[in-house]
Amino acid sequence: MEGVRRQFAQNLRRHRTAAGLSQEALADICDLHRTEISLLERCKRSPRLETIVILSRGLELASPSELLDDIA
Amino acid sequence: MEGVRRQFAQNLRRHRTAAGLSQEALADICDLHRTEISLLERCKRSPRLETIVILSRGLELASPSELLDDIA
DNA sequence: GCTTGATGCAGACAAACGTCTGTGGAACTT
DNA sequence: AAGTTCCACAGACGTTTGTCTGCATCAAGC
Repeated sequence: MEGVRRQFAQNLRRHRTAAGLSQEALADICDLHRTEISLLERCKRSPRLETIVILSRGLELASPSELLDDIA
Repeated sequence: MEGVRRQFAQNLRRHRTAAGLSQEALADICDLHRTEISLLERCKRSPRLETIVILSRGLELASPSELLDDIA
């Protein structure tokens, strides 16, 4: 259950940086708060399903499941 | 954001019934409460990431992203 | 009829998520 | 040296998830 957050955090950061977005820029696009992105990337939170979907849309991913890559 | 819950609820129920499990049986396997399964399948809740993973394991799915099928 | 299993539903509660605000530090620019 | 950008981090707060309990309903079965 610990690795789940770590892998999600990695996936989020990887897709965010690949998109060339700062934490705050992504937060603005997703209408989330900048601290939430920070907490997620530092494994301090487990996002809700709706947040996962919001993030995947903000990152323009084909599917929200891309944020779950390599999660057992 | 409304359809997200509906699609997840459908996916959850589909996989649960395919596994031949009652809501209560799945809840026991996953160490969740039976009312939580009921709430999720009736679109009253959005699960956390950790809950999605727990459910996918209880259902013996290859990947938790199977519960996100057809979610935009 | 009666019981048993499965589900819906409601109220109350603790724990966690997400927001808001502010502080501080590192790196880079001018 | 000053300013900007990006990020880590903390405290407080409202909202939502997840738990627990109990009750009601419905179908299947003896």
